[in-house]
Amino acid sequence: MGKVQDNKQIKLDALFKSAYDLFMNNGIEKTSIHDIVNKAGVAKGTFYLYFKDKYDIRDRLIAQTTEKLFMSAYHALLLDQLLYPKFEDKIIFIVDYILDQLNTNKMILRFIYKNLSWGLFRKAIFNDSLTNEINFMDFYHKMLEENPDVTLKNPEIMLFTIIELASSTSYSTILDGEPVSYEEMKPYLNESIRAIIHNHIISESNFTQ
Amino acid sequence: MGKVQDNKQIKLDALFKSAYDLFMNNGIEKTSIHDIVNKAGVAKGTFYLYFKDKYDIRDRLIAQTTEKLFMSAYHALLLDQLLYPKFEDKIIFIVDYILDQLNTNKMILRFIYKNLSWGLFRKAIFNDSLTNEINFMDFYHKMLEENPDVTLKNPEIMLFTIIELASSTSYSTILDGEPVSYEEMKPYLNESIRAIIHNHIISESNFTQ
Amino acid sequence: MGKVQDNKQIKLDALFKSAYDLFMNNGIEKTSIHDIVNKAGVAKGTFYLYFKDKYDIRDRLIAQTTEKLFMSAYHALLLDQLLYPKFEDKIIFIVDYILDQLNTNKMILRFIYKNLSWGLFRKAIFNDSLTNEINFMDFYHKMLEENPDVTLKNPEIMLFTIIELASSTSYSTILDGEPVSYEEMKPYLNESIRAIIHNHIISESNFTQ
Amino acid sequence: MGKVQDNKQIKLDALFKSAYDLFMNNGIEKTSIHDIVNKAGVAKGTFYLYFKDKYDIRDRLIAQTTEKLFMSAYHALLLDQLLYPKFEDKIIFIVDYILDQLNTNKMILRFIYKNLSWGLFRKAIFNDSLTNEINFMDFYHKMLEENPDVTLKNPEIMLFTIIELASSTSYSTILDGEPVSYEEMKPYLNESIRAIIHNHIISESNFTQ
DNA sequence: GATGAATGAGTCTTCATTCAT
DNA sequence: CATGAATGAAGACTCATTCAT
Repeated sequence: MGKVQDNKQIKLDALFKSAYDLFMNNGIEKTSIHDIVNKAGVAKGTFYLYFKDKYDIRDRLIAQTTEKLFMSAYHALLLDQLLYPKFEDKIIFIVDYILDQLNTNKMILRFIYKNLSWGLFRKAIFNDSLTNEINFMDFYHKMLEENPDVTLKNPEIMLFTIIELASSTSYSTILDGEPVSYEEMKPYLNESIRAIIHNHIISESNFTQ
Repeated sequence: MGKVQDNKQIKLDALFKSAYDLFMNNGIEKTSIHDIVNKAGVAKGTFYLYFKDKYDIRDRLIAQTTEKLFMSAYHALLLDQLLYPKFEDKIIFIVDYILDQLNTNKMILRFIYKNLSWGLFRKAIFNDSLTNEINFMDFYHKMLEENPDVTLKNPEIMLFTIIELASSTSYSTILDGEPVSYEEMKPYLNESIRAIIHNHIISESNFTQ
Repeated sequence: MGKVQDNKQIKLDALFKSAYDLFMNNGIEKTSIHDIVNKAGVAKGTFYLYFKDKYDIRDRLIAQTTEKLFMSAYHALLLDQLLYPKFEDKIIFIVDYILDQLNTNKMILRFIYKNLSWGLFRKAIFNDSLTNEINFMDFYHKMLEENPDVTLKNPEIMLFTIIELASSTSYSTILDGEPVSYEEMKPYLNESIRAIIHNHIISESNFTQ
Repeated sequence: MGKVQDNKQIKLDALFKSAYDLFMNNGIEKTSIHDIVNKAGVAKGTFYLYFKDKYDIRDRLIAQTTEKLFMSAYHALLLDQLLYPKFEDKIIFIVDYILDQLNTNKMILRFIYKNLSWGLFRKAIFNDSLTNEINFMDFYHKMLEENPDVTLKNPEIMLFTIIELASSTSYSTILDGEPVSYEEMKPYLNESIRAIIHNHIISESNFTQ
């Protein structure tokens, strides 16, 4: 019984890993089901026991990858959290951390970006009870609670705005170097993000607005 | 001789129009060369006399469409320019104008967005000597000159930032209504854009900051 | 012991019912073993414990369905038998009764017709000792004995002729309305059947021959 | 120009011939597009230039085959027409002629029978202006005109009835020998057909009724 | 007896591109 | 210049059947 379950997990993992590697290296369109099962060492029909089609496995991989990205950023923040007492510094830290990872592994950026919708993203960072772990959205709200001096007009819209801005500008600068290099863009991006955050803050103690 | 040239232009136009309609209605992937030539009423081989492949015609159409979008926004601004003396109001006007058009014709947004790179965009708004008309980049610089009270740290990066922010957030809100509707997003987006502009302005004479 | 037997019968019935419904609604070719076992709520391997393949269950279902059709017609005749003292009226009654049922439930007609061979039909109406009940062929012969004024050249060939004529003409008229509607065809069909019967009768009292 | 047209005809013919042979020998379900193009010596894509799918070529082949069958029967009748002055003898001759051909080439019977609908049949014998030749339906009406002593209640329904009876009984007897051999069935079938014809005749001069 | 995961051959269909006319 | 018939590789997906548990 346990053996069957183990075997299923092995096959599922092999398919995920195989598809992830191929999507990264060759792109989604250039990857066929045939390639995926071949590399995974399973039969073609087996693929369809676990996934509806290529876009099903793609979406699940994007969700997984996105989740890992955000969680690793948050865990890195936890280690150094004393260095970033201010809310906006935490946000900048997380954005920087993620973009640096994407800059290092450009394939992930290419894979994720053009296929990521906010709907899919939200699924990813809400963690869908897949694991019992806490998810990124929880952390986001915890961060807000930890900084009671900061009250936002609309926390979700602000997060959405920042993520869209960061991902679309980094996509172009990291992958194409257009219109400037990622390194050159970075300070401008950070300042824009800070400006967006300030713009969302409602607080009597905030005189900079 | 001129007749031959006319005939060529007619075929070219027919191919452009046919491809545009099909890309809009069915998407690029779902449109085949067969469909395009069929609708255009020319032979399959003829397509290859004018275009390298499907992605060639796609890129040229995106450039054309983007150019039209920006130029129509600028021309609308010219009509009402007295209402928008401030630089940032002009920018907001243009962004609003374009997004409202995309909201009205969602197909254009879908067509352009996922296929638009900054490189292609720059080609579009630089107008590539296709026509002798003035191009959008010229207008952008003229707008800056007309408002000498405003000096920007980096005009191109600012434009890039605004365009990426506006296009990626509007894509999600207009097409998916995620995470909020386009209407709900709009005021937040405008404020974020203003914040980005303020952030780019360096000028002692600017008291509006 | 009996419980095991009951359980087997339950599974068998579930498979029959599931296959019957699917064959009716989607056709035989469009129905897979997967569909059948899914609907029946049993495992795929179980199917092969009871049936050789899809065509095995199909044939058994056709035989069952055909048998029911003929027996219900005969039982209806028994209730009103005084109204039909003549042999040919009895035959006409049975044919009408069956065709009216098929006209009401066209799915059954489609299911049975294209898959029914005389061999399978004979198996069905001979009832193969599946049950201890009397079968349709017995009734047919009883009907003949009850009308000693009627002697047929070849009773089985006559039955075969009538059944083939009735089933093939009704298939086309009921399902396609070709070349005329079932209602329009009916009087002609009945007269043709009567003509065939008369043609088979050898009897000194029969001067119409 | 003519060369291209010739080449097209050659490919079309090759596909027809290849499909016909394979359908005959292996059945329709057991024949794949791959088999057809392979045998025809053309590429797979070529098939789709000429036919929508397998069922398109099947239907066209059935129509062709049926047409040939009926026309050869009629031409044979013309040669011996003096032997068959009576209308019903002509019909019997044609039925016999066709069934004898089907008995000789059982594959044709198998191919045609289970796939022939009256709609398709009518298309076949009406000849659809494919050729300029006269079609079977014309002959049928000519036969009726040549025998003014015979007036039928409904000529099309009569033809339909006879064809359905003949084809379905011969299918079973020729291919399965069920319930009797074709040879044994033949006289009964002929008599049944005559009975059906008599039954359709309305004529004061007809004393045989 | 019952299960259902795994198989992998087999099928249809699409389509960009070429090239003889 | 223009045509459009022909290509054939490539891809997605299905499904009857087996067999270890």
